[in-house]
Amino acid sequence: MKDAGKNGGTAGKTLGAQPAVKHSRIQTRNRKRILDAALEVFSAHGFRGATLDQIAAEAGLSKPNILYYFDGKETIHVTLLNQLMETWLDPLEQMNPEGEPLEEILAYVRRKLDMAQAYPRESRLFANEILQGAPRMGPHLEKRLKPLVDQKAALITEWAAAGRIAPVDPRHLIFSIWATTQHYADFEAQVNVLMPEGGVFPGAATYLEGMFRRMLKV
Amino acid sequence: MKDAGKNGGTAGKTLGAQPAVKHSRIQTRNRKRILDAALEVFSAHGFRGATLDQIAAEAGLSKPNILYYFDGKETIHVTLLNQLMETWLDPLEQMNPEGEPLEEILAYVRRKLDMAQAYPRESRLFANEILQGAPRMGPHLEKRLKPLVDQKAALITEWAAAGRIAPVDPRHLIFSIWATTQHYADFEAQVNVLMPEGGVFPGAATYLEGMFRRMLKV
DNA sequence: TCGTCAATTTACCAATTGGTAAAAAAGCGA
DNA sequence: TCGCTTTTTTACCAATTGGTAAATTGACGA
Repeated sequence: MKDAGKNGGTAGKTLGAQPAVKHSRIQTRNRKRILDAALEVFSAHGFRGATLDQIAAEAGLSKPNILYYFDGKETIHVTLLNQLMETWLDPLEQMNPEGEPLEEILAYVRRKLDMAQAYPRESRLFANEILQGAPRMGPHLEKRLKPLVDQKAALITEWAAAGRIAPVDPRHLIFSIWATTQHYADFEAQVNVLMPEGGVFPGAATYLEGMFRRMLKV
Repeated sequence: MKDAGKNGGTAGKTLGAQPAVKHSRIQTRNRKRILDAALEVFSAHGFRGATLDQIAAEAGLSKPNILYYFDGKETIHVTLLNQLMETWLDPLEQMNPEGEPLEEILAYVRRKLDMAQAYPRESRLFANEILQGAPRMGPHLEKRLKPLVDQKAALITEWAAAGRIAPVDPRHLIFSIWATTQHYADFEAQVNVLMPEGGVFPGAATYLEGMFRRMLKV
């Protein structure tokens, strides 16, 4: 029922998605088209709300042709999620233990907000997945996200202990950064109703910088 | 294709959902059962991810029996959303113009966090709907949510102008309150992975009170 | 006890949808 | 140009799912 197809089991399952094997010119191009289309459709309708026909139409390919490139709907979704996780982790990874604590955290807020603005579809895809209880992402959260968060939380705790920022629960701090920045992407439909039309992001950037600066100032 | 059934068009469409007409004992009971079941299923899987069969099973009724009480899947969903909106607005409505500004806002944060804890399914139902672009809620956001937010935003602006709280963009403040509190319900799956098991809400309450207090202190 | 209306079940559809088989059409190196 | 592989299309399925028709059962006042 699953795992038909292309990749003979060369190495073990990498948890990653990319086949990591052969990729002809046209393969690369069409896989990308499909993933682009799938991002558009999945982020707008969720996993079950999206149909292969929609993705096919968006990608400009036929449905069977899409299934020539990917094992099935679920495989496409998982591939997208795995790719996304790396992009998503990056801004947090950039938080530098050697830097000035307050500025490092504020820069992180800034990067997250920039991502919400630049990649709202990715944000929504992720939000959809977590909202449904992370059915296809559980392991990834454990294996990739948790260690990174643990590490950065320890760093923030050190900074606080050294009196370089105000004492805070590092995990709740991180949650509040995620929540406030991603809100502008995930709840865009609501934000657009409530904000007097026109770029909300500049105002958001100012507001959030002010808020987290006050929060962390010793 | 739609709007078959029960209610002859007595008055105009109220935008609300409740038929506002006759309700026998058993009607009341079964409608409630169905809505309870639907909340469970819709909040866990989203609109398209939920099936009438699931709702029927959860409610302990047969599918055709469910369609005897509601016109269709969409009607159930809309009914739920409309009910929810009132519950959702309530904590903001309680913000008292006569009260002490900082305490009023902190109490609002507290109420929202309590709701996220007590009604996570409602929070997720709402989040799902907004994430998909509020396809069945657009009018409601305009007509009910926006006026209230406008009013409370004006109030906060007054408070700030009077120097009773620090100057802030009231709408971004409200967004950040929504985002941070609802995060614990909507992203529960993620929070549970990252927080050392055991009630996160007490810690969240402390953290958020501290954050917004610092944010608003003059 | 009966008759009537409300409530429920049984038996079905028709449309949608994820997926497959196999033939046709491109690509492309020699 | 030939022959072989990769890519794409055509033609289908089987399962799921929202919804309906009609028969059946239950509630209950007269």
